[in-house]
Amino acid sequence: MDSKDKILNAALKLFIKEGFHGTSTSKIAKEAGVSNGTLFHHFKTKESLISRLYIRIKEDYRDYLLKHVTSCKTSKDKVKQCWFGFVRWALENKDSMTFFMMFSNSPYIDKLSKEEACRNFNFIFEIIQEAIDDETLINVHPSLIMNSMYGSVLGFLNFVNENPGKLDESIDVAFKMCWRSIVNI
Amino acid sequence: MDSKDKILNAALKLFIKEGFHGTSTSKIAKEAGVSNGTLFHHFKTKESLISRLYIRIKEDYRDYLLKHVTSCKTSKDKVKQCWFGFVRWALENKDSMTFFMMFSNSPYIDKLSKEEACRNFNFIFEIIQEAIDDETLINVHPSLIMNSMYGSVLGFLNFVNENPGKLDESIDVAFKMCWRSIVNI
DNA sequence: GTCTATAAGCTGATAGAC
DNA sequence: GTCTATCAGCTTATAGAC
Repeated sequence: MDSKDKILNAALKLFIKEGFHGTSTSKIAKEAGVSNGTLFHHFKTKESLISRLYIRIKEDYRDYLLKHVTSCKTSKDKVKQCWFGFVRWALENKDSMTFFMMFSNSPYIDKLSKEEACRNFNFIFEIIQEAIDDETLINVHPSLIMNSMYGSVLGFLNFVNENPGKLDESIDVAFKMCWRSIVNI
Repeated sequence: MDSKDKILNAALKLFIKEGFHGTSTSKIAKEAGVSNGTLFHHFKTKESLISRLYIRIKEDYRDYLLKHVTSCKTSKDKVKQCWFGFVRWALENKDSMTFFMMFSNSPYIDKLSKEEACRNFNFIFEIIQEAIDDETLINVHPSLIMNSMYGSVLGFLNFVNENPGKLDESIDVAFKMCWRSIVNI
């Protein structure tokens, strides 16, 4: 692993524990086992380090989702895999998910970056639009469905966090609840 | 308005713009129009200031919700008012809501404080449990329903944030979607 | 690419006068 | 209760040797 990755990994570990402002560049360098100068050789500013980390995580998540969705045939399967894919990725990459939420919520990040963040997930929009068009989903604003599904995932992750033992017995119920809220009947 | 309130208001304004670590105590004092010493006279530490602000906001929100819910007769009305109450409060108190989410998400805050945060909303749990008992809602873990509703609210707030003009035409649809996911049919 | 040394400015917090 | 003055330590970032 090269220094750049060591720094990014150390940064992720510290950010989710102490927040962006709470984690100094020197702490990151120390945790990564490199010097202060090396950190600033690879990343011009602290903010660019955070952005780079965010992009790395976002691409990892998007690839994970695409991998699961592309093999689906029906609209329902595609939507279902979006939901399950997000939940599974979040559970398998808790640190990344925590960072993702911190980043979305942080005033550290300007609005432009946040909008840029959504752009990578346009394929989900297309899946939803297709599902509306073939009358699988209710005919409301696709963004309302997308945000509703996102909320459902967040809610379920919250629930699992509070009740760690109940994951397996609840995940299908949780999706069913989400599905009932958007399916065209 | 006394100094304490001036400081809390200034802190809220700055925190949601710059984050907890990004806002220094001296900036808060300056914004509030008081001296550094005065700030530390009223709040022993920066963290206690943040906690105090959180408690103030939480109580405001809880009172708002209780006011709307207590007048309801049926289980459905109670659940409905929880959802609408949360959405309306969040829309009417955007700064407070932003702070609330930042606080919940921030590593700044220890787990104990977060658990304490939930305890004030036990009455929602009771409403959900009653609605399950009288077979209005599906018979799943109340916490799953509560988190699902919370997710639905967050999702809708996200949607309204992205589509500011669509609030009025969407709020009833959004609740209906939430309701379909939890109602016992 | 990596290191050490360094810097100006800001940080949370205190002491003590009024 | 409010202020001014002050502090020791940490902050991001740079310069230059290897």
